[in-house]
Amino acid sequence: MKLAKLIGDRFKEKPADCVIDSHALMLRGGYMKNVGNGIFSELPILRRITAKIEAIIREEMDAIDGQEVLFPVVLPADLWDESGRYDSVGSELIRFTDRNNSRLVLAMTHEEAAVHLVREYAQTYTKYPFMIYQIQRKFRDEARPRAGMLRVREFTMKDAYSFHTSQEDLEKYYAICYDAYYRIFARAGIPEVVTVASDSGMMGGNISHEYMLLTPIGEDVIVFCEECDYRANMEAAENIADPPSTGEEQELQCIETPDCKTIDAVCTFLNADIKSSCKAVVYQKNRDDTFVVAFVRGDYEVNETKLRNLVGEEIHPAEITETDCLVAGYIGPYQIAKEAEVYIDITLKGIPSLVAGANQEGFHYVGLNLERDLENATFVDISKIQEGSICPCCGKKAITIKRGIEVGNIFQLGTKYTKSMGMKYTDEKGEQHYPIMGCYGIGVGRMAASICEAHHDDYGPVWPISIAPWEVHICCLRADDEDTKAAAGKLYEELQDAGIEVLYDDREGVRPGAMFSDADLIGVPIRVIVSPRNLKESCFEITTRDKTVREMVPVGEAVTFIQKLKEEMYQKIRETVKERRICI
RNA sequence: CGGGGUAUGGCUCAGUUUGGCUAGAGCGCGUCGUUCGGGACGACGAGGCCGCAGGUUCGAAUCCUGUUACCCCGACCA
Repeated sequence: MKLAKLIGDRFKEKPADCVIDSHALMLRGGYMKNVGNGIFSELPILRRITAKIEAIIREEMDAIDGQEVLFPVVLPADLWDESGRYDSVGSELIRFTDRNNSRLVLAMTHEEAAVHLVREYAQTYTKYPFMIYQIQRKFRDEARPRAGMLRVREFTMKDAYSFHTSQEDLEKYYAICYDAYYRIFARAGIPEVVTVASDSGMMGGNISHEYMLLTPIGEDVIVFCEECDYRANMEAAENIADPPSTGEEQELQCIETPDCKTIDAVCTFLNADIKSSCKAVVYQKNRDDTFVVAFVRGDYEVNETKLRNLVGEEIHPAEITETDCLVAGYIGPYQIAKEAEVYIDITLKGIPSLVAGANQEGFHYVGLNLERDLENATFVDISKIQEGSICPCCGKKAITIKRGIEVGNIFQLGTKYTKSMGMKYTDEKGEQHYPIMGCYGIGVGRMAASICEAHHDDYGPVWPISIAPWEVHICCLRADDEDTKAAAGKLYEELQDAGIEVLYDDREGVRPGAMFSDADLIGVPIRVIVSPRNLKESCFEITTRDKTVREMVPVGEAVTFIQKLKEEMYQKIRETVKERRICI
């Protein structure tokens, strides 16, 4: 490819609205163009990268006996009625009708389509297990797309669905897939991706893992244990309370606490330890606005995902007015209005004497002991784990918190979809069962942006050779000089003949600075600089984008040198591909 | 959905407070010339009815009303 004909402009100035580096660099480098809110077109450079990522994914999916299929983007709503998700999924699912008024959806995920595809085929146990996958566009009407390609509404995703006749068989395959995913990320140049235990959310099912690329700009909060292998998404991390050692049981007393509407104000006013206080956080059910009150210890926050899972339906932060049954600022678990659904966090268990709202304006209780004063006090896990908390796995106080980008996920779905959609098979005894499913996703565009985020410098991306748009970039510094251009042109031909992917910048009148800047933005791993100065010594200057190599190589040895350099780069990537075991 | 912000040429922005000649700059783009190892310089040139729709006014990028899009924070997110 000659750079002069490459579609897409590169530019110097950082676009105004970019907050993260990968977004700015990919716009500046002519990788993509924003079409609308969370909607992008891919230009040739990015398309070459995503095609390579897709090829790696395809190889690894085929290697674990996946069979590629292709589902439609537009699906009849009936299919989503069968699973119940037409109603249960929120407005991120686009629903519309066709000319005949038939209800349709834009598929945001393809469990329904997958079950639909194989439910007639797989009626006997002899067909199991199997896995089907596709690499295809999805549309999700995200509430807030952001950060360039990292969070978009339309995107390419590899999604895979496996079908099994037993939980053991699913788990066996899940482990194989778990490993395949590590190989995919390592081959794409991000072996540093780690798995974390995750919340399975609306997907249903039990065990699930997310593949996280750790970076401060990540949207997900991840919990690590420094003593053991425990890693989890904040949403899913179990919180084990560290009970305060001090405090004795006291008599329950109602005390006037004027204008103490926050937990800090109350504790300051009463000179109480925040660790012996009870904080109320109020939500409402989306369906009927029933109040859901979550009580946590004063120094903890509510983990809304865990609360939502317990409530069993969608909730949102409540707006409390004066006519409601709750008294904002003075809500407590003792004698709370019966209309409200109450959840008490595990962090409040075993505290002998608590400060808590009295459910009347201007009053709090002190000396509240939940086990003693409430009938059937039950404690549930609805609080967020914190830095320095106790690890739910090894029990040591060694929790740290980092951020990450979710580049992939795997779920053990169980029978949620096969059951609701009536997919059955007959076993060897002639009995009918629902197959057990797993599903496995990777966002291709997000992966490209993540790799850029993980591997870039001030001047541009530093693409790993396995997914780089080209392997070699030739800069012909003086294309107006005949000998120089001839030498560069010859090298271009020879490299192509050697099966190497080359981008050739033979533009005349482009100054070296501009040429180098363009090369940096395109991020090709191996660069050859052809110039009169180098040719005077009968050499090409060969460098790598990561600046680890910079050598003058005699013209006649250039192709061999480059082949060797390229092979070393691939070898380095191969060495990062290790076998993994599921931990957690 | 809540809060904040922005909208002027391909990009980055000035001009709007206080309405006033033909709407500006830098980058980029085209032609010519001088240059040539980290985004050179000179000359000439093309490109914008100032997001859109109304209104006020002798006169609107600027004031008023409405509307749309985009960005940021939050809510939400298989």
